[in-house]
Amino acid sequence: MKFNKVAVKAVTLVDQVEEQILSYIVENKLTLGNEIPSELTLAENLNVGRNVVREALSRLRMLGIVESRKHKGMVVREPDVMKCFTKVVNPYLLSKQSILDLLDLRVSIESGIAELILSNITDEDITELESIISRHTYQDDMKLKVENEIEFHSKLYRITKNQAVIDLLEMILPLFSYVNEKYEDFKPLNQKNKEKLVKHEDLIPLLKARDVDGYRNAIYNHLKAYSEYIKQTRNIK
Amino acid sequence: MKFNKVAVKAVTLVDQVEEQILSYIVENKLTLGNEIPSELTLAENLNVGRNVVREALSRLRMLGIVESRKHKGMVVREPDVMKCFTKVVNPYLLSKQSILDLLDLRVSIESGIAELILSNITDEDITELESIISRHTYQDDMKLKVENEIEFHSKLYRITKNQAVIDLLEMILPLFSYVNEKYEDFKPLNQKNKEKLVKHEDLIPLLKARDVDGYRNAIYNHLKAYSEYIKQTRNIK
DNA sequence: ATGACCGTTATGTCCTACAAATGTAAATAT
DNA sequence: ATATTTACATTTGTAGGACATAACGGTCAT
Repeated sequence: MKFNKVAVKAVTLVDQVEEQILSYIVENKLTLGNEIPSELTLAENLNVGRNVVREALSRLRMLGIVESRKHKGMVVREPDVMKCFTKVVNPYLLSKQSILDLLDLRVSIESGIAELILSNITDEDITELESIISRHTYQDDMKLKVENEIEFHSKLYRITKNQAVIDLLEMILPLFSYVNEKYEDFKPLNQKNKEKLVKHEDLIPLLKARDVDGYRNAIYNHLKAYSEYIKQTRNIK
Repeated sequence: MKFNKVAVKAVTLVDQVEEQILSYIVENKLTLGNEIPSELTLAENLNVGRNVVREALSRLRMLGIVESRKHKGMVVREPDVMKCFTKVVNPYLLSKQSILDLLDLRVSIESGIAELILSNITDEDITELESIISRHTYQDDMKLKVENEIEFHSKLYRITKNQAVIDLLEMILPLFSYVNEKYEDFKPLNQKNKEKLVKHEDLIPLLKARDVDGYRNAIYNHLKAYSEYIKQTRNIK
């Protein structure tokens, strides 16, 4: 028995037109603000129906590559690199493995940006971080409120001044919230490593001292505690 | 003169329908393989034209959230987290700043995954890395061929066994290639820091020794050399 | 029971039509 | 002649019809 069906032609016209329009933009070196032909001219030139062109443009619009000004025409935009993430990074749509991978990715990045943070951080940043910590409230004696977690770490991200870093990590944060809420009896620490649990306030002196290695180690332990716990308890409520 | 136009209704029907379908999936707890209503029934229930539904579905299809089996129906899929990246991370579409941000993100992640790599790496992995290095060829006496760069680092990524890490970094790699080719007279090292330039072969002993801090420091310097050079020379060919 | 046939259904594609809004050119008023 | 108004053409957003094609399921004949 032989399978001669070499290629299942799953690519639709829309897929092709989408690529053609992208090629058009690249080849004509169109940049921010340049106009692209109207839907009708595109349809005529590409020999397809206007619907097909609209579907392709709809996708490009979602990616932020083009923008449509109603009743005027469409122009090229600079895509928002991480924007497409928002729709996909949804705990209800992702598998448990994907979520775990993303949470581990977060640990790696937050450790990896230690140099970036400590070479950029100002005294004002540190003051703001302290202010955020002072507003921290706890659900019970162990579990910090999710909003506080998000506020603190978001501030850390913004210190990098790297928009890709900021967007990517802020996209992953809600995932952490979801897991945090969903896991039953979530306690990132148990008795035996209670003493070495790193809290937000423990990071401040390291930031003040501009201690890169110390900070990286601390933030790693701070996050890894959660990550490890989640991996151990596989059952989600 | 007052602006009473409270909200510019930029959201189209397609945007709304897209959200509605997503909500439908989430609320009905549809998962991998579950069918969603046909285009026509969706259009009727949502009181919109079939075109609108098709555009919305076309977007979800691109994100990998749904899959259409021709003439049969549409089913829910698990979206590929990083897939949407491929279309957006295109050096011709992104601004120079976005590219630089992404390259810095790469440096941070490759440093940040040091723990992950060194806790996972096997002797076979190291042997394979050595084998890759043995096949390295140089364009001139300084510049390693881009394919070799990609091959070596891709192998490093795969050691993490974290699909999000692998996909994200492999998405950024071609960007590096582009910059590498585009920058005129690209030399990551100059005379004064020639001695401290870290090459691929310098990483091997650190990997063998499972020296996390040493490896992280080395890979950081290895990548930062390029990154810094690019930031200095602002003009692209 | 097996195989041939037919109708139903779903997606992919094309087409026409119209509303709304925008820019432009012509027409009109001053 | 200039300014204002009007009318038209263009473009996106949306609706709806039409058809080809392919998969599925049921019926009927053998």
